[in-house]
Amino acid sequence: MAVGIKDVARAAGVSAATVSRVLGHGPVSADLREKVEAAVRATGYRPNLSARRLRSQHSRTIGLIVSDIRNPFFTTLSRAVEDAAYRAEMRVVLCNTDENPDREAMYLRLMQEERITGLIYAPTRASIGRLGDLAFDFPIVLVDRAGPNGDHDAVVIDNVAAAGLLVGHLADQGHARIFGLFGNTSSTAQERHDGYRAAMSARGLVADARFVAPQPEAAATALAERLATGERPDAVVVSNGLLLLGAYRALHDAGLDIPGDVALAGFDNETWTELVGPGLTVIEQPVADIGRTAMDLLFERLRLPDMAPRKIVLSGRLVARGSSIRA
Amino acid sequence: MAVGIKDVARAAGVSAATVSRVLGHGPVSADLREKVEAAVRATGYRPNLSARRLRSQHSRTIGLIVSDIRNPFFTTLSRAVEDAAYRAEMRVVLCNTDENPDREAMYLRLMQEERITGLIYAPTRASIGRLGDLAFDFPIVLVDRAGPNGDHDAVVIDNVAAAGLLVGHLADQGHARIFGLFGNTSSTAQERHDGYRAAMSARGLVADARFVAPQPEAAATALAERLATGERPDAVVVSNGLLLLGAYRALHDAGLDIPGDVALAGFDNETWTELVGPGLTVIEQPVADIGRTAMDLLFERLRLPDMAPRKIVLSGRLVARGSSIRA
DNA sequence: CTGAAAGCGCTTACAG
DNA sequence: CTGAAAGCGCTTACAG
Repeated sequence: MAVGIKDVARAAGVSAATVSRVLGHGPVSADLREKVEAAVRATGYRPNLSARRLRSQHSRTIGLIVSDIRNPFFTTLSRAVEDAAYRAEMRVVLCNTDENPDREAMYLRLMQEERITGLIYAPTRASIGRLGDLAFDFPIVLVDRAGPNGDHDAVVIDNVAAAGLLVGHLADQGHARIFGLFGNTSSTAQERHDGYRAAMSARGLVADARFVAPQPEAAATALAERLATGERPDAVVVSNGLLLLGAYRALHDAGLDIPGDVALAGFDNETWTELVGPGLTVIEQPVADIGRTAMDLLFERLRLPDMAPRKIVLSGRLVARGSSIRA
Repeated sequence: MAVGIKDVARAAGVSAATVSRVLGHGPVSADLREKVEAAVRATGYRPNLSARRLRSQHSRTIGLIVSDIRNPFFTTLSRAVEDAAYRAEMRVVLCNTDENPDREAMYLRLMQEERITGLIYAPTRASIGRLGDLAFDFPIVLVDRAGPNGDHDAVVIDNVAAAGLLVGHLADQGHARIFGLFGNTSSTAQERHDGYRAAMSARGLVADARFVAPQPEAAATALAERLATGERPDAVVVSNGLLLLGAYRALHDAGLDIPGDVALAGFDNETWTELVGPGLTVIEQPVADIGRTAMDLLFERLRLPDMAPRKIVLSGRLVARGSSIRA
C-alpha cells in the first residue's frame, strides 16, 4: 500500500542503501542522487519515522512537559522551544499535566517509551522533591521550577527577588496591608511567597497570605472570603496570571475601585493586563529567553554529559501600571 | 544499556512473545502473567514505541494541526482532543502552523512520516482550496474551517449566522455605521465577513469592512487608520479574539468611550473579554464540543471508511455585555 | 496457553 | 561511491 524505500530504490534503479544515503547525508554521486530524488518525487515516498528511529537509535525528539498549556507563560515557552528544536531538526512532544501528578507520571513514562533525546520539564511541587529518585536515560532541564538541591540543570527567574520588587513597589506607594495569594502546586509560587514574606518583614509589615489552587476561580473565592473578614487589605499581590485574573474579577465584583480602594499587582505580563481598567502592575518574565536558554542547556548537556549541573537564573522586570499607583 | 523485551523474558523465564502478550491483551496464564509483571517491575522495562509501531503497523496517534496555539480557541480545542484521545489510549501530535502555509506543508509531511491514524486539522485559507488535491493514507476531520465543497468530514459553527447575530444585535441597539475587521487567512473569517455583509444589507445598512492579518497589532493599526478617515463608525465588529484585543486597544488609545462613542463586539468569549471596561459583547463558541465531536467523527470514519462525508454545524451563542449596549 | 521464527522499514558497518 | 546483509525491538501468524 504505502510506498517504501525499496519501491523508490526499484524506481531509481539503485539499492535501498543509496536511497537512504540520499535522504540522509551520505556520500552519493550526483548522478544517482538525481535519479533517487526524481524517484522520490514520482512515488511520493515519505520515510517511516518509526523505522528510522528504531534503526538509527536516535529519536531526534525533545520532550516538553508543562503544567498548564492554558497559561500563556507555557504557550510562549513551548513556541520558543519548538522554534529552537526546529532549527536543530528535531521535533517536540508537548505534554500538559494540568498540575496532576498522575498525568505527570504517565507522561514521564511516555517520554521513556518514546526514547526522547532530552526533556524540558516544569514539575509539579509534588514531584519536585522526588526528582532525585527517578533515573532516566535522557538529560532533563527544569524550567520555571528548580529543585531545592541543584542537582539538575535548570532555567528559572529569581522569584524571591521578583516578589520583593512587587512588595517594595506597593510599599513605596504607601500600601501597608498587602494581602498575598499564591498557587499551591508550584515551587515557583512557594518562592514568590517566601520573597513576599521576606520583603514584608524587611519593611516591618505583617504578612497576610493564602495558598490556593492555581485557577482564577480559586483566587476569586479566596479573595472574596478575605474581603468579607477583618480589616480590608489595601493591596493584593498574586503569584501568576491566572490568579491575577481571578483577583481582578473578585475586586470588580465586590465593587471596589482599583487602585482607589485596593491596589492590585501580580506576575505575568499578559496582553489583557494592559487592557483592563487602569492597567495592571505586573512582573514580566523573559519567557522566550527561558525556553531558548533551556534548549541551549539541553544541547550542552548532550554534548558534555558529565558537566556539573547548572542553574541559570534570569530576572523578572517590574512593569508598573495604574492598578498600583496611588493618585 | 536500556532494558529490552528479551531481558524481561529472561528474568521471567518465558519467551519474548509471552512478555509481549502480557503487555498487550494476549491470552496468558495467570501464573506466567504474574511472573512477567514482576520481571517488568524488577527491570523497570519500558517498551520501545518506535519498535511497537513499526511492527504492529498501528501508530495509535492522532495528528492535530492548528493555526495558532496562542489563540485560546485552539488551546481549548487541543485539550478536548487530548482528553478524548487519552480515553481511547491514543496519543496526540500537536502542531502549530502560525497560519504559515510552509509550516503547514511541513507538518502535513510529518503526519505522513509518523503514519498517524487520523488527523484533526484547521487549514489556512491558502490550503483549504487545494485540500482535494492532497491524498493521504489517513482520514481527516476539518475543524473550525470547512472546505467549500463538502468532501471532507468537518466540525464547524455556523459563521454566517453568528456574524448575523452580532450585526442584528448592534443594529437593534441603534448602530448603523458598523465597521467590520476580519482575519485574512481563514475561511472562517471569510464566512463571518459574508454573514456580516448579508446582515448589513438585509437591514439596508452599508457594509464597511477590511481584512487584516490575524494579529492584535494589525487590527489596531487598521482600526486606527479607519478612525482617522471619513465619518466615524458607531460600532465595530471583529472576527476573532485576537482582533478583538487589537480593536479594543485602538479604541482605548484613541480615547474613545465604549460604547458611548463606539460600540464593540466580536468572536470568542475569552476570560479577559468579561473583565475589560464595560465587558465585551461576543459570540461564544462551543469549543470543547467541537473538539469532542471531531474525535467522534474521526473514530466513526476509521470504523466506516466509506461513509459519506459529514459536516457537523454547531451554533455560536450571543453573549451581550456592556460594550454594545447603548445606555 | 506458549515458543520459535519471521518480518515491520529503515540505517549502517562491511566489503568492494 | 555503491550494494548485500545484518539488525534495531518489537508483534504476530504458525505450529504445537
